[in-house]
Amino acid sequence: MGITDDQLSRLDAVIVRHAPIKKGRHWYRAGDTVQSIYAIRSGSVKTHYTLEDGAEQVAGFHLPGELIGLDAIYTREHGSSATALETTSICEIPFHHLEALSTQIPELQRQLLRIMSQEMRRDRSLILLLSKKTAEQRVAWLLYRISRGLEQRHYSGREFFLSMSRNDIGNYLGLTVETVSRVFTRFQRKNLLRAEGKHIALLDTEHLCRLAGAPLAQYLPR
Amino acid sequence: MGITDDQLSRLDAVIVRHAPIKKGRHWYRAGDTVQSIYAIRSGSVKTHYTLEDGAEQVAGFHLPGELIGLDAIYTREHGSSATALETTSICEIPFHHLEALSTQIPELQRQLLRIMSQEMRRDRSLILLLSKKTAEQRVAWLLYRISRGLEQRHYSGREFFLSMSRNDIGNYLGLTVETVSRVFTRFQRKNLLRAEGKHIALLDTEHLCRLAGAPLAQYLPR
DNA sequence: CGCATCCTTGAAGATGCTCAATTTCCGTGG
DNA sequence: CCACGGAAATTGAGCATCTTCAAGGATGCG
Repeated sequence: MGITDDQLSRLDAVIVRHAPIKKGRHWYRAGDTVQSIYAIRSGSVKTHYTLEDGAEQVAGFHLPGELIGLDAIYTREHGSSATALETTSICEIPFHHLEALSTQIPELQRQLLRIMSQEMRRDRSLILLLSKKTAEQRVAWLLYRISRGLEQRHYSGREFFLSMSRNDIGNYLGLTVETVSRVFTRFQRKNLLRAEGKHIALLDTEHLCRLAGAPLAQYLPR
Repeated sequence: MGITDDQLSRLDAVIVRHAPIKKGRHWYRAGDTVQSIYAIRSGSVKTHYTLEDGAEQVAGFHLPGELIGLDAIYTREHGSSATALETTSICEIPFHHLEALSTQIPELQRQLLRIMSQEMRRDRSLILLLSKKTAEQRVAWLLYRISRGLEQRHYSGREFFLSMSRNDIGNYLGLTVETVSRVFTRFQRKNLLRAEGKHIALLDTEHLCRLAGAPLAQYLPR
């Protein structure tokens, strides 16, 4: 994408590859000063923060290939914590290197801004979801997003493991655990999917897409 | 804030001042290519967009002093429309001038980024509101935000006109008109405020702040 | 001054929440 | 490797909140 081999190798030289961390361990916490941004290599991560009353708020789920820690790039302080949902390995890109490189490589700068504005668009669609959609639509939307994300990364989008707990899902979608659980069993009774614990197999993707309010065009080809 | 007189006059030279527009007229529409960003001089504005099914989604309300149109600064296409809620006058800052100036005035660049990240934080608090709070808490939160915004601009935060309709309020907060209306009457019965149509007088700000989940420290001083 | 829009209120119904009881799953230690 | 114990998930019953549908009243713009 407009980056030369030389530039790429300079970026590569700066990346720190880490040993995998285990489920439940965190990479950074809300309030930490921003030292680096992180790219997920494998596994998955949730970002979340704690409210004044002590309750947790899940801010998002992140798959391999995604960058996390960009949210607070200008405040110099992380706005949320990042916790591994399963064994996860990440790459670290020290922030001062990234800053230096992005002045040298305009395309990199632009790419970062693109990712940020994508993040904003995602926030907006979440707002829409929370303000107007039912429990079933919300869960369908999440499944759709995960499924599409996996397919883009050449994993199966029809059958996968949900690394996050029902609790996290509910928290993220503004629902209780019980409601999420009931939606899953309702989806199974309607033969939209099969769910055995965390193992999910989508059966009627068309119906699910419609529920999710998503264009099913680019999705349907298996 | 770190901008010299000379820099300020260069910025000033570039600003286009417009005649007031009337209630219900729009400044730009979602999908328009971004030519300028806009600063509200007086009046108020809602930003909103249309969903696939034709329904409207209110994205935000904006008071004098705020910048709008920044949301899509990097996509070059407005993500939402902007409509005057009352007679409103604005200043226009052509985007190409702003780009040129912000390379010359680093502090301006930084200020713009600060405003963007503030916007992102606002999105996040809205997500929280929608996923966890009751109708009363949501309305209290909106009143609190408007009230504080007015006080920061040296208007009365205790007594003001709500320029937006109950419909818009409900749409923004993920509630129906009827629920919003009922919350207002409930608030009146509890002597938290007085509402005659769009004219609002806050009576028990402490209680309202608590409902809004807001720190009441910087707010209470009249 | 009149019509359209906005606002309010009521009654009935639906959706999702709370509380409680099991069951299943999974990591840990024996 | 198995058994245990705690956490996660499921299910049910009752309930609170918000929505929907319907009607009447206020408001304000042309």
